[in-house]
Amino acid sequence: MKRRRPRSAPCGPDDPGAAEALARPLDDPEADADLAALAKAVGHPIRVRILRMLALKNARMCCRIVDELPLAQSTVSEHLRILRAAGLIKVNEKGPRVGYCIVPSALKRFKALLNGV
Amino acid sequence: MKRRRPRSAPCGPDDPGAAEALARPLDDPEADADLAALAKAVGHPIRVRILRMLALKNARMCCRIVDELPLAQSTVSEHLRILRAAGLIKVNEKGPRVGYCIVPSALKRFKALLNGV
DNA sequence: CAGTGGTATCGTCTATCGACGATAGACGAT
DNA sequence: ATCGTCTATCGTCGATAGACGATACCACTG
Repeated sequence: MKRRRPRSAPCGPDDPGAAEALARPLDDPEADADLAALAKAVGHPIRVRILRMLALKNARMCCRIVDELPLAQSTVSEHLRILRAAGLIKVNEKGPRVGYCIVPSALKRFKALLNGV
Repeated sequence: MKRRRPRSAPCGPDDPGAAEALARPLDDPEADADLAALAKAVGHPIRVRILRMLALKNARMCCRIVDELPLAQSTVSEHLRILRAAGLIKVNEKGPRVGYCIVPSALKRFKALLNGV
């Protein structure tokens, strides 16, 4: 029982229901859940690597991610989906094809939440 | 196939094989794995809450943790084991009974690794 | 020594993750 | 319209995580 987005929006700009947490206060009782969710999304070496790739190479990129990883395309797509659901990355709508880039505010909030511990 | 520590060391001071990563350089190729491991350990609301409890209440505490959480003692113990395995907390050997406290250096390394992304 | 309180581990169950191949959708090019 | 390329999703599998009760341990106390 995973993702249930209708087939008609394959490349939706942002996963709603994820990034709206990025503006919540840091000492909210839900801050624990937010921090845990962000940490969980980062809690896989491949996803850390993807984040680094996106952070290093001037943000946007596309399918080249798959080429640089020793994983099937569908697996990489799944990792991208998880990072996207956590609000840490988003699709770059302006690019020729689909391109991903870091969401700096999400990363910032992650760091802020972590610093609050 | 979980924990396989021999029954004879129930309260071992530190889980070896976890904290030795805390001194590695930040740009090591293994830094990804370290960051992912730390994030994974923090990637659960209960564990975030435990970390906060330990950070707030002047570090050391013991079984009171169980009293403040809506979970069975064995479950809390498991979460503590995970945090301990990640090197984020350690047992306070000096206390009358078992006491846990944050390992500030681990938290610092976590923050440093995250800032490196 | 028997009893007790605080912990860690075992064994088991369910839910979720991680990976893959197959396939569907979107879209530019032919 | 058909093809080829790029992605996202489906369906499935094995592995792992998360939770619990039961139980073993250990350090004391009586």
